[in-house]
Amino acid sequence: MTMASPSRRERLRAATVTELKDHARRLLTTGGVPAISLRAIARDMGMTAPAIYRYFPSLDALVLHLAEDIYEELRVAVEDARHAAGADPVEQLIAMTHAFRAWSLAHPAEFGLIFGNPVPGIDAYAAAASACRPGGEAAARFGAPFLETLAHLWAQRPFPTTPPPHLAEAFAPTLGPFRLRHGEPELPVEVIYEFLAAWTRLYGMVAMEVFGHLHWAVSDVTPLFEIEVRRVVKSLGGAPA
Amino acid sequence: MTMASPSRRERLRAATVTELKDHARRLLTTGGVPAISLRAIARDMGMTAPAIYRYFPSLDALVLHLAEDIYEELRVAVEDARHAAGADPVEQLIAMTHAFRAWSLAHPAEFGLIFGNPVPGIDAYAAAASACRPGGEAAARFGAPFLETLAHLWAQRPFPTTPPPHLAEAFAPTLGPFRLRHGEPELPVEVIYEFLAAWTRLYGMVAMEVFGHLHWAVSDVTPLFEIEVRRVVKSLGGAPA
DNA sequence: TTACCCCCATAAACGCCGTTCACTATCGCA
DNA sequence: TGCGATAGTGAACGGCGTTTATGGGGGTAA
Repeated sequence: MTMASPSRRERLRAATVTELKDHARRLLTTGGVPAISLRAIARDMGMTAPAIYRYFPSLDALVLHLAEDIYEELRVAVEDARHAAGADPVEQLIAMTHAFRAWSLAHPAEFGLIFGNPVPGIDAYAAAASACRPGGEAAARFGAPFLETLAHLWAQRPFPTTPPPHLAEAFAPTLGPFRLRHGEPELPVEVIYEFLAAWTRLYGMVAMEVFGHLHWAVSDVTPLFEIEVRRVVKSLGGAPA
Repeated sequence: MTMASPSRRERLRAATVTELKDHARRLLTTGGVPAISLRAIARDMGMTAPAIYRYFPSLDALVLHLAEDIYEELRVAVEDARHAAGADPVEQLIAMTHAFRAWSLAHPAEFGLIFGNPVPGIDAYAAAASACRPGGEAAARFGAPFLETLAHLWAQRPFPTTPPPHLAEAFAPTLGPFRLRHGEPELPVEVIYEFLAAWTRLYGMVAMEVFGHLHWAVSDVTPLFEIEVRRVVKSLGGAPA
């Protein structure tokens, strides 16, 4: 019931917190995750390292909050692309995949923090704080717009899928966590499956490219990506681009 | 032109090298990549840290050699599964994908080292030593059996693909690195494309599962994986399992 | 057998790192 | 005006990778 005014102290505090994360991010982009250090952040801000403990209980906590911010930033970028793509769900999906790849290539270190090797400390903290890793909110929140768009497409013109009886047997029983977040299945199991399959396919392409695991085969991944996206879209009954 | 006998000194040296890597790996499996430290290895071996510099120029170099060993170990596991699967290329491919997933789930830390976030130091060294990352031998060597099996399948009964003229335009010109390693294209471009597409799809599934990026949606990834493998195989004209 | 040299290993030190603790100054509020 | 919460400091601990100088020990050649 306190007033809405953030009481100066809190404003300063919030400003320091964002400045801390900004400097951490600069270190992240230049030197990768292991380059983020409390002492370096403090140096860059003209502080001493222990002072940061007034704002975060540990370096891992700071990195975790940074990761959440980045997750959200990527989500917004994808949603923006979606809304700029018109009303057709197919066009929206194509725009979103392109936005996802573009952002990831432009921010490889951030991508690595969010989608790569789980950082040991992060997961421990995340488990307690219900944050961005294993049981995390962020992953589900990020997947939501993709899922939503696919659901629209499905409602508009159902695409052919693997027959449900086949899926219902083995796949549906594993959907507990999914149902926990998105409510009881308004969506048929086939659509959920199609969503997860497409999402892992997109992730595989982008992760491989960002991590450099395709350098040995291909000089430019763009054509591979474009053709693959077109394929997925076509399998969803979409029109050619 | 020296004798084949490894001259005692060299035998002891080689033994120490493998012991170093063994201890490094133990640290890797228990605490992830950042748990590998020279001092910890030295402690576990009853040595002092600087002694390790007689065998590796830096910690990064040790980790790199370890990564190469692990890459090779995974390759052997996949090849074993292939040879145990009979003569049918389709059965071989299915066995190989299962072996890949099983190994990765059983060795998450190793998987992270090889297929996850590139470790900063590794890449720098690898660029100079033509090792396992970006331009690396290991990635190509690992992909080879998959490619070979797919080529056999293709030779035996060609599967339908995206029409070559479409691919030749955009995709073929990017295949420089691939040709550099596998010679001039005895294989049609469509097959190479199909191989890379299937490989990224497999990678996406396994990486997502190992990194825990599917916990929010699914309690057990197995059905998702099984159905997806069946799909890929079917798209390759394979028989149902 | 003796002398030499190379190889292995060590101890000490440097400069990083995260984190803790005792302490101080300052700012906001009553 | 004074009090208390709050931000910040400096010193310290233990751990890290790495360098340097220094000591032993075994293989090889004289």
